[in-house]
Amino acid sequence: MLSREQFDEASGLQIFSGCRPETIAMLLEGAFLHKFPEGIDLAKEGEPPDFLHVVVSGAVELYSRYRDRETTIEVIGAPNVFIAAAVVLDRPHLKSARVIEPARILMLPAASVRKALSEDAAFAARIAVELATAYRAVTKDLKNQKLRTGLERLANWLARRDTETGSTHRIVIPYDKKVLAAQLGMAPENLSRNFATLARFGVKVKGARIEIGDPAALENLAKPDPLIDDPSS
Amino acid sequence: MLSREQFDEASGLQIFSGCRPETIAMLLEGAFLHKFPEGIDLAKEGEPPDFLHVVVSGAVELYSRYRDRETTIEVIGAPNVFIAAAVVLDRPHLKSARVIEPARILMLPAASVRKALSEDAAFAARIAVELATAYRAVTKDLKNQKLRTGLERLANWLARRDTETGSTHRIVIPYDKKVLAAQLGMAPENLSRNFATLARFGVKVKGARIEIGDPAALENLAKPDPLIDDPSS
DNA sequence: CGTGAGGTTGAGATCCTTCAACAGATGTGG
DNA sequence: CCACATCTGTTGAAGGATCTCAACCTCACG
Repeated sequence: MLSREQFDEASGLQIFSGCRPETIAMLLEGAFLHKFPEGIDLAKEGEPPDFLHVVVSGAVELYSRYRDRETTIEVIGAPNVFIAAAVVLDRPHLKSARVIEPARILMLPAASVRKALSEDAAFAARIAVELATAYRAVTKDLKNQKLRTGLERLANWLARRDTETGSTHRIVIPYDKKVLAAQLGMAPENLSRNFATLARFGVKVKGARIEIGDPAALENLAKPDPLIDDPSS
Repeated sequence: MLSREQFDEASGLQIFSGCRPETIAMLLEGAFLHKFPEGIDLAKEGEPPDFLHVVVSGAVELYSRYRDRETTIEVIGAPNVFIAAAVVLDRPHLKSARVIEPARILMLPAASVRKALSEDAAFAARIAVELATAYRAVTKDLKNQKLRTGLERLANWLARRDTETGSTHRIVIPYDKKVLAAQLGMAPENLSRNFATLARFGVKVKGARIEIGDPAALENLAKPDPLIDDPSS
C-alpha cells in the first residue's frame, strides 16, 4: 500500500504519462514502493513474474546462468522499467535481477498491468515504447557481442561512458570491475589485460577511476557506430 | 493498394486480431502486399522506417554490418512481423533485411501504425505482445552467445530444429550454411569443423541434410535450457 | 597486524579466425 | 558433351583472442 506522498511521486513517473487517472489508480492499487540494499535479488530466472518493476533510484543488474557460467545482460538505472516483457506475456523471467546500488523500486502487480494494457491505449502505447526501447538496447548489445572484439567493446564502453558523463575524460566505473567484465562479455582477467593494452592509447587506470589521456586515439581505436553505441538512436 | 482478396487475407492476420475494423481499414489503406525474390533488400540499417513489415510467406534474414564484418541477427519466417521497434519509436533501423526465401510481404505505412497505436488499445496490446516476444527472442540469443561455445550453440540449434520439425532425427538446413554460421556467431569454416566434431556424437552431414544418429548423445552435449532454447517460453 | 575480497599478472590450453588451397556441385557457352 | 567459370563448402596451417588455473598483490577492515 502506498502512502499519499508515494502515490503522488509514483503517478508522476514517465511510464504513466498520458494515461487515464483510473488506469494509474488501478495500477497503484496493489503496488509497493520499497527500498532495497545492495545484493538483494528482486527476481529469479525461470520464475513467473508477479510485478512489473520500476527503478525509481539506484541500479539493478540483470544476469543469467547456464551450467556453471554466469553473465550479466544489462544494468538498469533510474528511471527505468524492467522485466516488462515477462509481465506482458505472463511467462517466466529469462533473467535474474539483483540490486547493485541501493535502490528504490516501484512494484506494480502483473495482473493489473496486463489489464491496463487492454483497457488504456495510452498505457499500452507507453509499454510498447518501453519494450521497443529495451528491444533495441538488447539488439545493440547483441551486435556489440557478435561484431566486436573484447578490446573494442571496452574501448567503446569507455568512449560512451565519457560522453554520457560530460566528456571530462575522467570516468569512474560505477560498480565492481567483475560486473563490467561480465557486461562486456569477457572474463575479469581479460578485462585487466585489455585495460593494460589501452595504456598504449593513453588510458590510465587507478582503481575505479579512469583517465582518458588521448581521446582521439581512443576514439580511433573504438570506432563507435551510432547503430550500436548511441543510447538514444 | 490492396485488392479485395488481398484485403481479406491481410485482415485475417494475427497482428489484427481483436482490433477495431476501422483500425484495420486505416492500416491497410496505404498498405502493399508484394512478392519479393531471393536476395532483395527490404530495409537498410541506418535508414528511417517507412513501413511495418509482415512476412506472410517465405523468410527474411536480418543482418548488420560493422567495419568489414557482417553478422545475421535473426531469421524471420511466416507469419511474423519485423522492424516493429524502429516503427514504434520512429528511429533508424538497427538491422538490414534481406529476403532469403521468396517471400510475400505485407507493408503497413509506419505513420498509420503509430496512429493506430494510440487509438486502439487492442492493436497497441498486440504490438506490445509482438515486441515483448521479439525482445525475449533477442535476449535468448544474447544469452546463447555469451554463455555457450560455438559447438554448444550448434548442438542446441540441431536439437531445437529437430524437435520443431517433428523429432524425425533428420533435419534440413533451410538456407545456406554461411547464413547458419553467421546466425550462430561463427565463421563458416568453424561451422564445418564443428560439424566434423559432432560426427563423434552420431551427427552425419550430407550437404544440407543432417541425420542425428544418437539423439541422446547430442542432447547430452547440448544441454538445452528452456530459458534459452524454448521458442515458446 | 592478519584476513579476505577484489584485482592483477603469468603460463598454458582451448576456441576461434584468417588465409590459402582444394573439392564438389552447378551453370554456361561453344 | 566438354571446358571453363563460379559458387559453396571443406580442410590445413598459423596466429590471435580468450579462458582457466594459479600465484601474487593491494587495500580496506576488523
